[in-house]
Amino acid sequence: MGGAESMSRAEPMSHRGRGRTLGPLSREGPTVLELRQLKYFLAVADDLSVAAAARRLRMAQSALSQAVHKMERQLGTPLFDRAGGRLRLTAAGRLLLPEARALVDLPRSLLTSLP
Amino acid sequence: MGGAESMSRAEPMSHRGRGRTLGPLSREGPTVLELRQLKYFLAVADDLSVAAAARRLRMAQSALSQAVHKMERQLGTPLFDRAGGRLRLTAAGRLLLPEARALVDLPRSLLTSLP
DNA sequence: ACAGGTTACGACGCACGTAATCATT
DNA sequence: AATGATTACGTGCGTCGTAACCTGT
Repeated sequence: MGGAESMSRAEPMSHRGRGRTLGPLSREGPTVLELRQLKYFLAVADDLSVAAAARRLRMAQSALSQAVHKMERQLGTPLFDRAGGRLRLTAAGRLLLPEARALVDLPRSLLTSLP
Repeated sequence: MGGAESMSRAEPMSHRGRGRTLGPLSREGPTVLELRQLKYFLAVADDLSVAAAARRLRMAQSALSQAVHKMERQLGTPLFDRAGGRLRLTAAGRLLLPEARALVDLPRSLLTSLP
């Protein structure tokens, strides 16, 4: 009984407004990368090709392209240089690469160490 | 993407449904933890209270409760012992704690090191 | 009785697939 | 023209909020 009332209504959230629009603008703290995005970035950076990476990931290349673009928007920095129909890592991309690898591999080893 | 405005509204990030209507293959590895889940786990583990953590996270306690339960399902191991109306970390939970902290803090430092 | 955790249910919106278009060789 | 990146559009599924329920002190 008491539970329903005490939870009341939440407002300004730090992330996406899900169920109902809680606040007018959710502008708040820093947006944080998700592991899935980092995996996509790694796959594309590894092949320097969205198409090849999409095949490896078993997903449409449009979806992968969108994901990479979104990630760049979130970071506020391009990770790839698309000049000349070829993909090349930017300075920011090269900086992100080793960190992303470490970040992506951690949960895997973590899961295997659990019973 | 979801309409014309979805692209322009940048901010949230996360995972959700993958409208996978791909072929019968689509073999994916084991379900992997997302950073959002780890943040929730850390908040609950820190307060040893779903209600308090939910207030801090500005979200409903039911949503947080669901998220933690789902995470435990994914790991195949309970992270909290709910006996006696109190929350206590299980052995697996204690094992996960330091790793989760490292994992969650890494992207933050990564972002600040970018131009 | 109350505080807090869980279950039930509906809604909102992202991640993704398909299709069409643009760009480079 | 072909290969590949991007844009446009529709949508299934997951996440979260509200409400109701359950449990321990």
